[in-house]
This record gives sequence, C-alpha cells and structure tokens, in this order.
Amino acid sequence: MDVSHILAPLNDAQRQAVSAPLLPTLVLAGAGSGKTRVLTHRVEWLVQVEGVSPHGILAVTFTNKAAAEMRHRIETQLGLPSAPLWIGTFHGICHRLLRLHWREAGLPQGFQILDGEDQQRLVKKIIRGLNLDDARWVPREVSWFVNAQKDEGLRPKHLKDDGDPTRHQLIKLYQAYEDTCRRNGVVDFAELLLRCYEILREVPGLGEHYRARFRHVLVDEFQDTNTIQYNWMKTLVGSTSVPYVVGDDDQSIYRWRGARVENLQQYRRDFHDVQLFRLEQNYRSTGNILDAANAIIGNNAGRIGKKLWTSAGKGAPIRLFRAYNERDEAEFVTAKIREWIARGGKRADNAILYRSNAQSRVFEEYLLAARIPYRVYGGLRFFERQEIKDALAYLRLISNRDDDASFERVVNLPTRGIGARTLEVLRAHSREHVKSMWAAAFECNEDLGAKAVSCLQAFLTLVEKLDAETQGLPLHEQVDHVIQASGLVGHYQKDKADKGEARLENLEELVSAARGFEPEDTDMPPLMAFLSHAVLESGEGQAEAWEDCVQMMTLHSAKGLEFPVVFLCGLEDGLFPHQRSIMDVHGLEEERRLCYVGCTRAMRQLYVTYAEQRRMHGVDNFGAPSRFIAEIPLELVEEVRPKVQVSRPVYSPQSRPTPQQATRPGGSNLSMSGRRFQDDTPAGAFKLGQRVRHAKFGDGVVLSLEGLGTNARIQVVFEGQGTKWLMLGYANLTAL
DNA sequence: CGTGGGCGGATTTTT
DNA sequence: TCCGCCCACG
Repeated sequence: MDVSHILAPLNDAQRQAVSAPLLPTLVLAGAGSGKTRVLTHRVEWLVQVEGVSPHGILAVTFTNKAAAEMRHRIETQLGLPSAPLWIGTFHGICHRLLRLHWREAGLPQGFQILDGEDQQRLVKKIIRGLNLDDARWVPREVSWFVNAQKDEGLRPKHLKDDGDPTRHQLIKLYQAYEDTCRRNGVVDFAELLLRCYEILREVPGLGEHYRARFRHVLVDEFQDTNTIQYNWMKTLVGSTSVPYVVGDDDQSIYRWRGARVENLQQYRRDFHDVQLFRLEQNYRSTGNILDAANAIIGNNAGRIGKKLWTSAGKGAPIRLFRAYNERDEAEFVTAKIREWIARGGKRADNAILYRSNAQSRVFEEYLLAARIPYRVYGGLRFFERQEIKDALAYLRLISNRDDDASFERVVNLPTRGIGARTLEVLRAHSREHVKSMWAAAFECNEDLGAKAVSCLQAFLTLVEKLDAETQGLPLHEQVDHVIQASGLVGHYQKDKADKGEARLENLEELVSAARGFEPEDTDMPPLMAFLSHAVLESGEGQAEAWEDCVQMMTLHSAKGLEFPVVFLCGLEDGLFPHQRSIMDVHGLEEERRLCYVGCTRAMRQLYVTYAEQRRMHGVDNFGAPSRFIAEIPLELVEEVRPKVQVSRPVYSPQSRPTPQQATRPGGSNLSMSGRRFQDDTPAGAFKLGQRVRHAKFGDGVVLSLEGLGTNARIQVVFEGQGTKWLMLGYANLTAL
C-alpha cells in the first residue's frame, strides 16, 4: 500500500514518531513543532498501514477545543470518518462511559453534572447545614479540598484522620458532600473521572471489555494529567493495549490544579521500553525568539531535555521596554500596535499577554482611547451566565426533581413568595429525613404557614406542568416554553437596569443553541444530552470572536495559540514570577515554564515590557525587573528606550488617557485621524467629548466608551442628570 | 423581598 | 482600586 501521502508532509522526526512500532510511545513535542499533526497522522497510520480498526482507537485531550480540532483534522485532512473513533476530553469520555454504565456506577439514569459554581453552592449549603461558621470553613477552600482528594483518587474512607481537627472536619464535610451528591443524583467534574476509574477497576469484566476494545490509546498534553487521569489511562491500557502519549514537560503550567509533570517520567517507568521521540523543529517563531525561550527554560532542573530550532532566520531582536509605570507600559504597547496597523497589519496579529487578569484594565483604557478594538479572553462563558444557568436549572428540575442545587436556584425566581424561612424548614426536613428538597416540599405542610404552603405548591405545580407541557416537543421548543412559562423571561423584562436586555438576548440565544444542537450520543434523551453538553462545554463566545481585534489574555489562556506580535507585559518580580510562587523552587520553575510558553507564542516579534512602578490594589509598588529578563542572552535583546534617556512622560501621573494625550511626544507620533473605533457598531458614531441627545435624559457629553458590538457601553454626563452608563445598542443617542 | 452601603479580599483555569 | 458578599433598611 502506498503510504507516501501520510509521511510526505512530515519532517524526519515527525515521520519517525508517526510510523513508530506499536509499542508504548512518548512524543516530546516542543512548542510549535507540529504536535497535532503528528497525532492525526498517527491515527491515519494506525488505520491505513497497521490495519487497526478505527473502532479500536481512543484519543483523549484536555479541552473541547483540542478534541474538536483533532476530529476536524482527521475528517478533512485525512478523509477518515471520525465517528467510529472515540475522541474526546477526559471528562467527556468518562461521562460517556458513565452514561453507558450508570447501573454499574450506582448512578440514577438521569444523573446530572455539577459545574464548579454549582459545587460551591452545594458545599456552602452543607457547611451551613452542619451549623459551621462559613468564615472558618470557606466554601471555596472546602470544595478545593474535596476536588484535590478526588483528583488523587481518594474517597473519605481512604483519608487518615491524623488527629488534626481541621483535617478531621474537612473529611466530615467531604463525606457529607458525597452523601448529598448521591442523594441528589449529581456528580461533579472530578467525580466523573473517579467514578469511571472505579468501575473500570471494580466491575467484573468491564475493564477487560474496554481494554479489548481500545487497543490504541492516544493522549495529548500529557504533562497536564493529574493522578486520577494517569491511573485511569493506565487502567484502560492495561498490559495489552498500546499507549501513545504526546506532551512537553516544559509547558506544564497547571501544577497548582493537580497536574503532575512527573507523570511523563512515571510513564517511562511504568511501561517498559517506552520509545521516545523529540519534535524540536519549530515552525512558528524566528531564531532569536527560540534562542531566548531555550535560554530561559534552560534554568529549570530535571527537564527531560529538548532544544527548539528553526530553519527560518534569526529575525528581529527581542525588544525590551522599561516603562515608568503601568500607564506608560500601556501607552507603549498601544503605540506599537498602532504602528503595526498603520503598516497594513491586522489588529488580530497582536496579542497582549499578562500574568493576572487585573492587568488588562489599563490596556483596555488605552486601546479604547486609541479607538483600537480589542477582545479580552477569559470572561464568563455562555453557559456560565446567570440567566442561562437559571433557565438550565428549570430544565434540570424537569429531568431530575431531586437536583437540590437547581431547586434552590429557581424555587423563588421569579419571586413567588418563598422566602428564607420556608427554605430553612425545607432544608431541615430534607436533612433530617435524608430526602431531596423536592420531596421535602411535599411533606412539610404542617411546619409551614398557609401562605408559604400555597406559594410552594404553586412552584411544585409549575415544574410538573412544565414537564407535562414539554413532553414530546422538539428540544428548542422545550427550552422556549420553559423560559416563557417559568416566568424567567418576564422577570428579566422587568429588570430595567442595563443588564436586563442583554440577558433576554442570551435567553433567546439559548433557544437558538438548542435548535442547533446535534447530540453525538443518539440514544440519550435530547434534553439530557443538551444539559450535559452545557456543563461539559461551557461555550466559548463565538459571536464576536472573529472580528479583527487585538487579543488580550493571561499567559495561561495563551497556551496553544500563536500570534505574529506578542507583548509579554508586567515582567516584574512579584508579579511575574508571582509573589506566591517565588518561595519554592517548584513554584518558580512553573512560572519559568509559563514565561517559556509566553515567549514561544510569538511568531515574528516579541516585546517584553516591565514597569518600575505599578499601582496594584490601590497602592504603588516598586518591583525589580523580573529575573526572567536577565535570563535572556543580552545579544538577543534591543532595549527600546534605554535608561540613559531620561525623558519623562508629559502627562501628569493621574491623568487618564485621551486620544490627544495618547499622541503627544513620549508616545508615538502617528496620527490618530481617520481611525474609527469600529466601523460596524454604533460605537463608531460617537467620540469622546462629543455632544449627544437622549430622549429621556436630555443633552450630554460622551465621557467614555467601553466594550464591543452588542456589549458596547457609553458613559455620558447629562446636564442636570449626572453621569450615566448606557448600553449603546439601546440608548438611541443622537449625535449633536 | 429587593437594594445600597460597608467590609474584606484580590494568581493562574478546564472540565 | 475594584469587585463580590453580607446585612440592614425601606
């Protein structure tokens, strides 16, 4: 058989990895070295050359995005139908297995999944239920403890109570939380993995069945696996299947949430004669950028070892900018972006990367003033929005009455006279009789006043009615009916504050999402499939994602992405590396890997900036330049404004950026003229300082603009009415 | 029952 | 500085 089409587009190292013998394999894939390509071509190799049935292949990733990308590439590039393969995230695959084997797993057929927020609410409820002080027992920390145990594969019964009272109480809380989840028929994210792992090991025949089926198990981003994920994989592979693992120890940046880089080495020990391949040729960055990245990461101990190289040229030097303060830094970045655009580059070619989210604000102000559209990644995702979760809670109650989290969320939304008192009675009853809130609501009539009983009755009838009325309807009509008949739509219509309208739009979008939903698993009821989908795939905002905007995000969320121009900002000791990681070597090494990840995002130009003075939490900090800066070889760096040149910025330290100031000496001398904020939104019609008229508030002056598209807001000082923020889309302002 | 002001806390994030 | 949470008030 002719296999040249599989190997032809690959370099030598990639070829070796793709065509490796059917033995345990580790591919150390450097940043930008064609990792996904190797994975997809390996699948093709297995099927077309080794004659492996697609049915026998399992490919696991961390994010839905990576899974979708892989599925897409296998279908289009390789022309294989991807349906018979199992491709998914750890959580997605475990979910699928638990749906298939809910009986063996001891779960109700319609079990639901708690997201992080749901989990925290539930934990909080349990803490209160045990009459504990929730200042001492912080819900966040307690759920963190629970998750950490589950990630290690530990149940409450496995935990040693060593006499430490804090630990003792935490174990009790873990146990209570477990009991509640069981009673409610819900599982959290960590539970999906742990429960799946347990049934594979403990249910007779089940592990054997899947080991016989999945002869090839491929795992992406292996350096991010935690203990339970690693053990799960090991169980699934057993001694008969072939693991094929891809990762990069230098890009392990999730130790703080349980990931163990050591799993790479552990894997080499646990599976004998693991073949090791290194992908070191980089197709993304220039030589200088790679040299800098290699030099930085070279300071870490215990690496498996790898050196990125490129056949492209050295490229531009790394440009280092020392700012006076965070505003000076933002001004510099804005000016450079403006230059790039003026030379015909796209706005989206530029990425501003920072260590912590709070840093985005100053950049936003300056980009706004410069009328350069931007997008900040990492806000609330669609299915995490309040109104969406409200709607989902009704839908979840319809499929599972015992879901207390959902019950509590909407029992009084919109308000129907069920107050804290009533709920307290229900909670007490539910605790005492070990029943769900729903069940308790039927049994508490003697303990409640007549008014409470009738209000509660109205709610119970409503849910039953919603259930009955949506039976047999297509999914999107079910959703539409529920948001209308539950009163949610009416509730948000009344909410005249600026957010109400946006929430209504989101609810409508939920109906559209339901209309367009195509379940992968056809034997599940559509509503249940949709609800699971909503939790497991919380939904990147698609709407405005493709507009040409400057990209702003944390270093963590930049992993896996690439940009022609990267601004690595805020390189100050204490901020990056972060104060809380500076103490121990492991923490510091992880920060260094984060820095390595940041550098290797850049394709053509890498700017590194730091500020001598930075205002954080309302106080000025004077941090030394990050130690990582000193780790970049001097000959690769060009300082943009050397220290000797002591020109101070002309604006006063307290001034806010305005278009005029942003172009004064000290910044760039490029003209602002003619660049409208965004041509296709109403924002383009208004400028700072412009006079406008509002039907109700009268005349005023535009103070500032914020956000993009449908989210754009405008701040106006009205004569005699004060300052108001308005949603630009609804404000109906006229320019005067 | 809903809101406004006072208080404390403020890496990083996916599923 | 800013945001989210809690409690007190209307």
